[in-house]
Amino acid sequence: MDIIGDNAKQQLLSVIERIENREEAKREVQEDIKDIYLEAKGVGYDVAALRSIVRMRREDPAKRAEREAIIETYASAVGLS
Amino acid sequence: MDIIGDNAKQQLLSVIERIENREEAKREVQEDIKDIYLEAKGVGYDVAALRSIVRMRREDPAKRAEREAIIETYASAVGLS
Amino acid sequence: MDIIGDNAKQQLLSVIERIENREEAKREVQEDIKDIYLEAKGVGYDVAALRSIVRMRREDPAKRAEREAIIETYASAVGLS
Amino acid sequence: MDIIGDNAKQQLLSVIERIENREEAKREVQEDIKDIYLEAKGVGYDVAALRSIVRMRREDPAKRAEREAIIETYASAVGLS
DNA sequence: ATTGATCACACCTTGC
DNA sequence: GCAAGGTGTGATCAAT
Repeated sequence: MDIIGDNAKQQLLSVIERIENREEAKREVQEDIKDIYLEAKGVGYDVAALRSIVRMRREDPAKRAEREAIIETYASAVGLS
Repeated sequence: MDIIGDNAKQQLLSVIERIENREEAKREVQEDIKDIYLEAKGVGYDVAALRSIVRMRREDPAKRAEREAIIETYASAVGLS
Repeated sequence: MDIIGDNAKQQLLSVIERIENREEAKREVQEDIKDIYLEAKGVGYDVAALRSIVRMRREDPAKRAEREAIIETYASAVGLS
Repeated sequence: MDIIGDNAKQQLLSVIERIENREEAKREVQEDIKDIYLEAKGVGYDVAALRSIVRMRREDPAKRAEREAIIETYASAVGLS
């Protein structure tokens, strides 16, 4: 008999395989997202700008407004637009 | 009329919403993965070690063996391990 | 005699120690930067906003203006300020 | 008069410039490190393996031994080396 | 003190 | 082949 028994091995394998299953799903979703960006790029969109928009829509509007107000204050002070 | 027409707006919104839809799916899968690790931790597994195992299983065995052989050569030379 | 000779070992050690020497210098500089941010935070600055400003000043002004113009176009189209 | 006074502007600029000064130093050190790796690569070293060695030497030996023991236990259980 | 979240670093893949 | 962007990982910070 080994250091760890067959039951333990099976339990460990089960955990690992469940993770691998979800990681595979994740890779597929990532591929989907990448494809949409590539398709958008193909019809003329700027991918980096699209990513910015998606990020902005994810944020809480109030938090975003506050954050941008502070940045704007600092930016004006140092002559950055 | 605006700089960009209604059709363009609709097309842009469509792209963005398709991305957001897949990002939501991605977040759910990431949550699943995190939950499995937490559950494993709850029954005594070392999460960092689990992550190492999952990473090792992802790699090509031949590549991994070669890489580890080189590291071992260097490690011996400098008295590590 | 080992797989690799004493000369090879010395050469390898020399490479490693030169890297470690510069990594130590890097850690010190990183500590400096962190301290400045912490000090600024202590007198009331918003650290995240400061980081944004520093990043903006790093960028090429022309590139930044162009990028922000595109983002603004998209943002208007989808009703994001 | 602006939202923030000249003193405040000067203080802000001072903070930013101190950060930028250290960031420039950091970039130089990073360049040094990169150059050493490239030079090593030029005389036949495997850069990824070198990085592993440097990382291993940074770690606490006891911690590293413990971590590797756990990984090895899991790896054996699932038939990985 | 431990845990959760945030952030910067390193790695790796992808595009040029 | 290099440069850049994205992802994953490790560290650091705050909060409980």
